[in-house]
Amino acid sequence: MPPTTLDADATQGATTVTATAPTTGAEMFADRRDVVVVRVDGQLKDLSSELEAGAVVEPVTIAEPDGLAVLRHSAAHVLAQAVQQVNPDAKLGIGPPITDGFYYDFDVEVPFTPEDLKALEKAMARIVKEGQTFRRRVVTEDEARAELAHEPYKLELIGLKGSADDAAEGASVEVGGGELTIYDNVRRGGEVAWKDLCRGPHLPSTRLIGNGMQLMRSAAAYWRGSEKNPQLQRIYGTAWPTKDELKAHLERLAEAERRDHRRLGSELDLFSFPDEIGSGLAVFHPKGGIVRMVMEEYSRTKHLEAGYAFVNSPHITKGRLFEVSGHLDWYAEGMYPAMHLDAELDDEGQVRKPGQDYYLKPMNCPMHNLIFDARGRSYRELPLRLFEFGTVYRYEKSGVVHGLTRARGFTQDDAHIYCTREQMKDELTSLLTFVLDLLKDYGLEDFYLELSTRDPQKSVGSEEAWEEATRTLEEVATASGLDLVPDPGGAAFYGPKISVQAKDAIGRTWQMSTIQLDFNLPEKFDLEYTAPDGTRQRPVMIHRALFGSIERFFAVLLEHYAGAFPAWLAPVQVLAVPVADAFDDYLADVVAKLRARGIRAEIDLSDDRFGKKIRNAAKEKVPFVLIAGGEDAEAGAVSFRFRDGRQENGIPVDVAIERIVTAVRDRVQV
RNA sequence: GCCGCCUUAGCUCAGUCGGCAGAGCGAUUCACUCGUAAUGAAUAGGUCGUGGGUUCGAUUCCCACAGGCGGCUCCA
Repeated sequence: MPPTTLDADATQGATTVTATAPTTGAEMFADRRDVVVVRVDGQLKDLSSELEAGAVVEPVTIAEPDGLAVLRHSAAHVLAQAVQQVNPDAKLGIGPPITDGFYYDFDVEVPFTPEDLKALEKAMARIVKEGQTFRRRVVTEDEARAELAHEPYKLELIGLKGSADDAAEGASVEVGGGELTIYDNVRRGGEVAWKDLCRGPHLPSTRLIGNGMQLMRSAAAYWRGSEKNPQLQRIYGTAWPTKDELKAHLERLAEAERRDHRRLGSELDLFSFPDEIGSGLAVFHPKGGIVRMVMEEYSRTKHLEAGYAFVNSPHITKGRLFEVSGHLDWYAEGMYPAMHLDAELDDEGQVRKPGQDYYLKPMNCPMHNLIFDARGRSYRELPLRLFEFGTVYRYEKSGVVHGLTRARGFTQDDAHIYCTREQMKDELTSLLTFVLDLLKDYGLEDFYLELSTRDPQKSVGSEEAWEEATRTLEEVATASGLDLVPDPGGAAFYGPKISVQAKDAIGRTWQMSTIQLDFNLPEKFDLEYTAPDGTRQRPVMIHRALFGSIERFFAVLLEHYAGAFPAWLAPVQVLAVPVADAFDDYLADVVAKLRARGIRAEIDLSDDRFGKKIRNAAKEKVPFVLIAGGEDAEAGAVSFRFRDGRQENGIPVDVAIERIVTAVRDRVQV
């Protein structure tokens, strides 16, 4: 998750007011309809809560992050109320606000259908229209147990009170740290329509949910986030202060769908996932293949300049290698099962020769360690940077495979850097610069860093080594000046990592590069180099991938550019379209000149009419469409048509060619 | 792996309350040759995901499997 930063307006606008006499937020801000809760001593409270004289009170509006969360939390409550109205047997799980919306989990006999969601939306609209208020009521644990006797999940949460953070993500909104509270939803006449165990705070009235709310989908979710627990039915919704903001949100979702790399991949004929090959295994078509090749070639050039050595390793190995590396101990489940080869039986069926287990490799590092260890190494060789586009296979669970971003076979732009402890910090610093510069060359601009630290349950190596590695990474990350977000327990089993998170054109963040420090694998592989004093020393190993995987990076770029790649990456850089076939030869000549300059240029000689050819070119998102008719041919010129429909007519052929060559060379978007 | 939904022509999708299927786009062919997002016509193309069951008869109903989608769990 990206860091939540309040924007300047929201915080500056939060002028505090001091209460002069006992009062409530509702009274203090009676003229401010946008104020939904108040913040007192950093605590959010209902507008109706009693405030002591002298209390310093900050109004919180529905438009700021805390206010939005309250809106969404209240919307979740209304959803639960609607569900129990329709189905009184539904048992309540938890219902927290989340990014852009909320969810609520229910234990129901029959899962919700899309029709159910529509009916629930109507029921919610009625509750919203009624203008019910949320009335906070402090209860003792015994009272809560009595009132919620029929809600087994709530009872479980009450039992976990105090350790709510461990209970489940989102559970803390149900039971806070201190006192237990129940919220009554009260109709205008004072009648209690519904109640729920909840920490609050809530909106002053359900009316504020207005028509900026929509139910999105239902899905199963494990109770308290563990697959050992029963599955509940979760309903997701989105909620906004106004209908316009809801519409804008839905439009963002539609835009994301239009950019979906799986859709663009087939629309633009880039890649596919044939069933015959298997789930999560892609083939790249010629147009996707050329994009991929250009991506790889540029990366190779940059790595060569940065002092990397290039290696290659096989896709399959005997199991022993992954016993040494520890993968079979830690990640056997994520690996394709072994192929048992070369076993021989005698006539009685007894094993005469035991055979060998071979595995597809899930990572390249053990192979690279063998290359390091192929001969004695000197300190003079360090840092030794081994780079490979290494294809790995991971047996991802069937439910998680997702296009190119979560595949079962993919190619890492993987490097392992072996250096001394003294070199480690400088190497990491220059590496981070290298990584960010290269990502920028591909068109990503906006980054922050995440520091993943040790999970004691899932790690090897000494405490000291982890501490040193973590500290070093943190220093390097901090020095970069980028935002650094902690990710406790997120590290791989062999060492902590920095990951580079990049924002794309529509503001989504993707984990891109990872840089991992590793004191453990060199130990396991007994890697050594000879130091200046003749002693044998253990190198430090840095694992790093920039793209993560080429397939995944391809998908990110495809979505980032919405298929409209900058000219240097575009599969077809120039498409020549003659106005009529009389100009075929003229344009074919221009295309030949472009090809001679290394440009991927094609000419549309189909029977289609001119207008149709323009449409086809637009749909293919070709960066430069070159057009020539009588006027152009007479002047020795061509006309440009760009993807936004802009045109420039009568450009002399030589000038046009230079413009295209320059745009490709400079890797600029056009 | 778990839950729900889905799978009909290359693509997007209609359709059949159980009687061997249809459109648009795309492809092919012919005619047309037109200055910035769709010229017209004709033709080809489907064991209705796979396997089993029920039935006189299954694309349609049932079961299993595979693949996809949305979540959950997971993501070295």
